[in-house]
Amino acid sequence: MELSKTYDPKQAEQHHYERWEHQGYFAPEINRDPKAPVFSIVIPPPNVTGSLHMGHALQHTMMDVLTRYKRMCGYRTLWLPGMDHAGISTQLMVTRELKKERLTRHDLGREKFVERVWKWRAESGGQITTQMRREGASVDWSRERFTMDEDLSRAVREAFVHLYEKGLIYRGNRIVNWCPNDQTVLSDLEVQKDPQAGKLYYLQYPVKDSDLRLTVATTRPETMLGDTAVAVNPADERYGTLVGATLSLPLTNREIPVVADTFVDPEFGTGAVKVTPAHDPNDYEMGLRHNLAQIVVINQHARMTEAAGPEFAGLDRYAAREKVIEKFSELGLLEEVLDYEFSISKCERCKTVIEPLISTQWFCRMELLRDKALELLAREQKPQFVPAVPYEKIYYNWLESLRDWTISRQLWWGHQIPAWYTKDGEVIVARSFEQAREQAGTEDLTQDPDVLDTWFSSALWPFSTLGWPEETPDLKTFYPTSVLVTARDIIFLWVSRMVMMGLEFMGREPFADVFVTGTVLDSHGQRMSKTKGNGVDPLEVFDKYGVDATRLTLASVGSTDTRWNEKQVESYRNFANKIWNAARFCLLNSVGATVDPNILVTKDPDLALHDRWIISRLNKTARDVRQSLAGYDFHEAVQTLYHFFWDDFCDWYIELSKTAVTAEEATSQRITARSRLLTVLEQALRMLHPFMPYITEELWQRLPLAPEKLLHPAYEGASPAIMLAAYPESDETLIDEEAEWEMQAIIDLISRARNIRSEMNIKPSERVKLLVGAKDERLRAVFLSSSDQIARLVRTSELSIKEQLTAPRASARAVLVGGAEIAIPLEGLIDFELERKRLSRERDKLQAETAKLEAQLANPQFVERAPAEKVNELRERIVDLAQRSARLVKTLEALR
RNA sequence: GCCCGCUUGGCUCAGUGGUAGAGCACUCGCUUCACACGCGAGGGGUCAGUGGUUCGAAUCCACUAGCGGGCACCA
Repeated sequence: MELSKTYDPKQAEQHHYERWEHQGYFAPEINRDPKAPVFSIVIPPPNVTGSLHMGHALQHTMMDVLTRYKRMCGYRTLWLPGMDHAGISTQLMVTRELKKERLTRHDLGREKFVERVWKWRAESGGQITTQMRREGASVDWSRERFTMDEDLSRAVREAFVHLYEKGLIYRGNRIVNWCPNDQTVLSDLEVQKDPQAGKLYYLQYPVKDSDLRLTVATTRPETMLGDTAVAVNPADERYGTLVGATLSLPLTNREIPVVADTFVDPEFGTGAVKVTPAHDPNDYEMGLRHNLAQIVVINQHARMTEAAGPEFAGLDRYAAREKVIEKFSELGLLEEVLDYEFSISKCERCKTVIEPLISTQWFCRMELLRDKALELLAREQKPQFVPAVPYEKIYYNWLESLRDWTISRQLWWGHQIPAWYTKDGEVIVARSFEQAREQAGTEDLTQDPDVLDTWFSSALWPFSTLGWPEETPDLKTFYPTSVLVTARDIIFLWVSRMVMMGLEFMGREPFADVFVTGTVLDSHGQRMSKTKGNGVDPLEVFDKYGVDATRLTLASVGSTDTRWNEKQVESYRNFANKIWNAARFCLLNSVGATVDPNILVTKDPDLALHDRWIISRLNKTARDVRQSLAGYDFHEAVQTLYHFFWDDFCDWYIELSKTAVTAEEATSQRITARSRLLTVLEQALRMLHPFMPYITEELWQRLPLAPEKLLHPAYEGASPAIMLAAYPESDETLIDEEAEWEMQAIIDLISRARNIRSEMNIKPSERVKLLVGAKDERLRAVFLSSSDQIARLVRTSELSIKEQLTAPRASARAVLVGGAEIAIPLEGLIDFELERKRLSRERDKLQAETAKLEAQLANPQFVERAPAEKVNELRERIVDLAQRSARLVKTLEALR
């Protein structure tokens, strides 16, 4: 069962997931402790049309790290997966399919079309669930939900009716954002503003019974056909006399008034604004204020209506624009045309220019819901955003200026609005057709054809997925959830709405914390996007470097935007290989040994220094990683683990253990040393597991261990897996600062000796004589007790440790922290000039440092005002530095 | 227009009042019996600029510049 020299991620990624899933490890039921604390996350449901991208991989990594970590800590843990029906995207997807068969959705009719969507979902929807398994995501598939499931749909109807009965949902005729391409209304959040180079047209409107003309400026001349007034600022002296006058609207036979409205900015354009209440949100408001008619001249297809006049009816809005300009020019009423940059509203999805239209839609009043969310934030600081800056403020500001939410959509795929109309046009809102029939007293009802905004059902996700409106055990156990992990672009669309709906329907916040991840940008700092084609496919990265290495890379992104850097993944791939080979070494020397956590909890004074040291390091690492994860500092946690494993464990502990572990004779010491090494490795694997589930499981299964003893007590009786092992705890009493100090002295000594070897160009194969002088008794004792280790790692032929250093003149020397000195005699080999230069450089560095510190100490204000502790620290450092540079000076003199 | 963030070695990023860090890249040396996806040693930064607060600023404050983000308006 020997391990290969190189870690093969594909091999390790093959079987473990299936086993984890089938053993039920991901379900909270695996936890048998009735008193176990609860940890729950609901996944931000990916679109059913979606395929895994880097953003998902990033979020999923963090959610999985938290979930696996909490599970190993003994929490009753649920990470609930699911998908979103994604109204428009999915409908478009299926519409495109139909197009290939030369069909439109209207050819099929609503019922058949919806059937077709379900069929599409069954056959090709939800690819992402397979991809998530590849990621290692430990979600409970037995609780997978889809927003269009019957029970979630029921929750949607329940919520709708409740809000309607409370007066928070209403049907109204208002100006809305209309996408002429998708043929549906959109909420303000689904509209994106793009800067665009355009023109500003100055049009002249003749004043009735006068030679005067009033000039208005507009970017949309075609809407003039629907003008019902011109507005000026009441304070604008230029137009004072014209207020109340009548204008003859060109190209029509209408007459329109000049009205005064403070909305008008006298500075802009001519200070006179054409007012088109039916086709501009501001004009709509102004129209209401002045009781102006709304003349609809553009229809849902962005074509001119009959009301635009026979010459224009049927023209596309842009063709109509050309024609209006042409006519104005002919009439001599076109004053000028200026280049003008402005931002234009576009459909976020298809980038079609939005047409503001007056339309009857369903809206949700937000004030009451919003106030509850604001109150929660003010009173309980919930949800707690991480990082708090800037998200808490962004969230707060947005809530404050919230407007009504347009919740109806003119689509077929989605939750059809539970409202029915009688023949007389009476509106019946009910939980079902049966209820509506009872209420109406007739069967002759027509259901509203519209569906709800997809985000309406998403807003209910944290409780609808747990069974609401039923009071299910899951709902009681897992709501509120622990944390929401998401990208920043859906804080308004989703996060805030979940908070509001959670408070309304559950009376409690849906989650305690919101962790907002950073964004993975491309290598040039651009956002990855499908249209730009600059996205990196996580699945390809998995193939090339392994899932675990990718996860480490993504976890390191944390909450800051980071450019994609393949080198980073490569370095974590190397790390995985390092882990593999460290385990390989441990296993190659494991005969007779076994993993035994008890071996690491004794504070036996007879333990070797490196053993005391690694136990201390291990406990510190567990402490630090736990602390980092508690604050969602994934980056820090990864760094801590990386350096513990590579630097402490591989570079030093394994090296220092070699003598004992690879001893020829099968003594009990050898077994103990081997067991200790294996046990440290096993603890490290556990700590790494939430980040690197595959390699840790693969190796853990190969270790000589009694698995049932290592499981967290909550999982007693379960078939063993590292993911059910207890996450290492930190025992403060095992943190041994003395051992760390002593070990640091050894590391320092070895490093300085190696430095001399390297600088003096001594071949690695050549053994040297190492002389050590340490006045400090404690230091000397430390060196003496580790002399075999020092000799081996420095590759000495002879090692002498004494109080005083006596070395031949022809030696290379160094002065260590603490004042110890080392020398390597180099009879015939030393280049005195080189050595003098080396030592002088060192001396200059020390002296410069000393001078800096002395200057600081010479400042009376520093001594007076700085904390005594800092002043003492500085004094001690100066003493050490002075001592060391004095030794160097002496050494240099001897070389003269 | 309003609000916010970022600027640290060649690159990608940590750190955040008291001795500048990592990975990669670079230089030198190594088939040292786990690993060349490796081992050992090393070079490289006045922490964007200016001013202020402080005994002390890369870290706090103000301003400037560059980059990025959010919101509002845009007739």
